[in-house]
Amino acid sequence: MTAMTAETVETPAAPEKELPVRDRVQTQGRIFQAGRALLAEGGFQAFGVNAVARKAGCDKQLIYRYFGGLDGLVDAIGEDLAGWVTQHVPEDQGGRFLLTYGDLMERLAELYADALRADPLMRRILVWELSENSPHIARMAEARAKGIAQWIERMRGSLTPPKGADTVALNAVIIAAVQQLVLAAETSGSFAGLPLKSQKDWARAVSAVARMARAAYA
Amino acid sequence: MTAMTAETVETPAAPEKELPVRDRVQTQGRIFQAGRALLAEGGFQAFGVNAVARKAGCDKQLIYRYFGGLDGLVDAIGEDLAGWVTQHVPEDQGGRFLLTYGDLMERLAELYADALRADPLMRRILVWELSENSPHIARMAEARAKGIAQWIERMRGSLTPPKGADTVALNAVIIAAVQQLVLAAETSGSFAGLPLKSQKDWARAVSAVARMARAAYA
DNA sequence: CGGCAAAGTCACCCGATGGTGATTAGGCCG
DNA sequence: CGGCCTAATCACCATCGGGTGACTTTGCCG
Repeated sequence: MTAMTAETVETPAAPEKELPVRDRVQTQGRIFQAGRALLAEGGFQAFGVNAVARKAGCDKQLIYRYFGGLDGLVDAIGEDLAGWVTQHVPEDQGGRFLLTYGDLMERLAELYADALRADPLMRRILVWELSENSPHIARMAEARAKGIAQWIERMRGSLTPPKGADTVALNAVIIAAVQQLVLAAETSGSFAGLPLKSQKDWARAVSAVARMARAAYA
Repeated sequence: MTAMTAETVETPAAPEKELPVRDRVQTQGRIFQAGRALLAEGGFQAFGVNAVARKAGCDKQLIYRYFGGLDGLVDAIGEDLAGWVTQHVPEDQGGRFLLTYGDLMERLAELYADALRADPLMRRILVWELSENSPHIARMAEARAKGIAQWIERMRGSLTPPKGADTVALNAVIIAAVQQLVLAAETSGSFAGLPLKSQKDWARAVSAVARMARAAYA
């Protein structure tokens, strides 16, 4: 329709008329971001070819062409998140001295909680991991496990855990607790009677984890 | 068709011809069980009116009639699970003496892990809780939290936690860790580098939780 | 027997989904 | 200008989802 044909109803305000960019990499980027956003907002339930295409403002066909379908898109997003731990959990010491291995794990718990609480996408993916076991998701989980191990390795310095402590198991427990608390907080705002809404609530929770970490490694 | 009308083709072997029971409560039961089974097997994703009806071997209309739709069915299942903790986490002491509050929580962690590992339905519902926040689900979570609190209360006897210990927070952390480990085990078979498949793996994990519980309450 | 309420089934509707082949629209280059 | 490669869209399909109204069967009771 040319501009001449009398102002139709929608002419007054056509705010959504993003004309097609006709730029492959940019469109790929839009799809990619749409996927991330959708996942972050609505979780894997809201994640589908149609939804992504709608959000990206392009035809779903392009998802197949550029990513080889949803699986490919998930892969791309997952790959992008491979270094998540390394990128989102800082390795400085926040002005504190880490005197013991327990201090170290206490710090990790705190940082991991912060990072997770700040990243909806990652949270959704964590829940996704609990819901089904597709290869993509498994890969992401593995990458994260490695990231955490690397973090510990790099931060450890000369700190050593007490003899007889099963560090792998203890660390897994600490991380598990943090993770479950953060995930539960989002939907129910509390866990097992412990409120998890305000900043104070979180300070309390983290302090409990810290106490356990320190005590276990004492 | 009367018995006289010559044996029709299907008489020799009619394996799938469950004739309709025409018994309301029984049909209700079938629907209910189908819902539970479906939820346990495939999680909330596989849960829908059509699927339940298929599994129950009746028309989906009956789900609406007898339960008022899926929501009603979920409610029914949830109500049935209200006393889950009380029913599935035993209160005897397994031949052990619980000398300290830490022992108590250690024991709870162990029992809770066992109970959860033995109950696919409950696991699915826990994951569901992390995925969305419908009122039904919230109610279930609340009931569970109460159940745990009651368990502790009943088992506590004269045991008292050390002064200055934030029992609510510490207990929540312990339960959270157990829960996350059990849920993660199902799909990925490990968590943060800790394998969670064999009975031995679990002994290791539980022992780590136990150590932390004891230490934190020392 | 006749009839009636309850149990159960059928046939649809609508919208959304994943997925595909054919088609259009646009820029670039000779 | 005309051709050509490619980004992008369109139109369509089969399927499945939740949901509803009309229908048939069955057993019971007077």
